[in-house]
Amino acid sequence: MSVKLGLLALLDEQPMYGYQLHTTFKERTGGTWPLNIGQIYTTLSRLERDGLVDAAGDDGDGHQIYALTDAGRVELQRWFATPVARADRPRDELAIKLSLALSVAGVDVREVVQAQRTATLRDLQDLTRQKFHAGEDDLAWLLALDSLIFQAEAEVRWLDSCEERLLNNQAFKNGVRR
Amino acid sequence: MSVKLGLLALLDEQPMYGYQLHTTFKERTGGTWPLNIGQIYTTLSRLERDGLVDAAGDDGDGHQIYALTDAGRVELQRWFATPVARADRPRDELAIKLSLALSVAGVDVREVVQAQRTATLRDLQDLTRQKFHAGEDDLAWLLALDSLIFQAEAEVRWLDSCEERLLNNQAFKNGVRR
DNA sequence: CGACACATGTAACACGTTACATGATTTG
DNA sequence: CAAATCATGTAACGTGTTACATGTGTCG
Repeated sequence: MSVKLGLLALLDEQPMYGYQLHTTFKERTGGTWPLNIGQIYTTLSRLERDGLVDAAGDDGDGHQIYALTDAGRVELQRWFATPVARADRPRDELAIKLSLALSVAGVDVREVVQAQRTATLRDLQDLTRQKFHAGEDDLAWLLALDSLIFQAEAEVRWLDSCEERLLNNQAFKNGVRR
Repeated sequence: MSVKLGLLALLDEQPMYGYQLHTTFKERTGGTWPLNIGQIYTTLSRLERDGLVDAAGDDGDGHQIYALTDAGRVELQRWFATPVARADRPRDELAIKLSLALSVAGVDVREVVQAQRTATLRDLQDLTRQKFHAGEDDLAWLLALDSLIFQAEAEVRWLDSCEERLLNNQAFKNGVRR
């Protein structure tokens, strides 16, 4: 969904051809969510099939220019008008993984937590470094970066709370007073 | 991916048939990430095709029991041994949406931010209530709930930081000293 | 010339999702 | 009996992803 709507958003600023969409999308999101060039074209044809964009001839250089249709504009407005619901986010692999790890024989949950924590902390350092080196001008990219940072921080906090919970639980199992 | 691995994790505890997998998965994740029953069967056949599970005849009640194969067990161990990388998480729709909203004509980014903030706060209240009513016994479900809570909190914080950034930006554009 | 960026596209596949068909068993 | 729950499956579709084929233009 994000790719479709993302392309619509870019086309709203200005009609463009596929390759341009690719570079622009990469710029805007700081390359955080890489998008295979092939997918641009597949998505464009699907958007055209659904009447959201229009293959509006070429620009004199032989480039296939796409433009928003009215339906596309409506769709885009609806996207911005509707908050992203928790329900339509993809399943959180990490949460599922830890929840299920609890009852799988031969897997030490605390090891899993620790390994993840280390990896996430490394990510966090990397993101902070990127933020430091980022210019203040690219607002879109800064927002995206911040989003990743806030999420990584939350993940570390969550992992810590998991560990605490696991300790309590272990204590409980061993009959120690909580 | 999470569905496939999730089913493997459940089957590691004990061989089961499709319907059982459905209920168990729902229990463990507290119904947070609903899983259509149909998908269980589709996924099971794909897992069988890939040699990760084995249709091990039926229990005396005519239920098609599936069990992990050795390959399946290896796959599962690998899952738990490898931290979830930032790169293989799905694109963050909200981050993309805000980043792109910045340059779409006729969309007030701050309105989008506010609408999302309201929705997320409501989610947060709901989640907190659920946590309050949850028993202390179901560790898996508590972890999953916490994960959602931490994420929602991070989202609110991020939205606030976005607003601040937007204000500064506006001030900057108006020539006011930052 | 060779390498590289620009540019477009398609085929095939993986995964998730829904809608639908089908039937057995239980229970108010 | 009717409704609900248990139980299995399939067809079709949407979206994302990769690999590949193909060609142009540019620059060292």
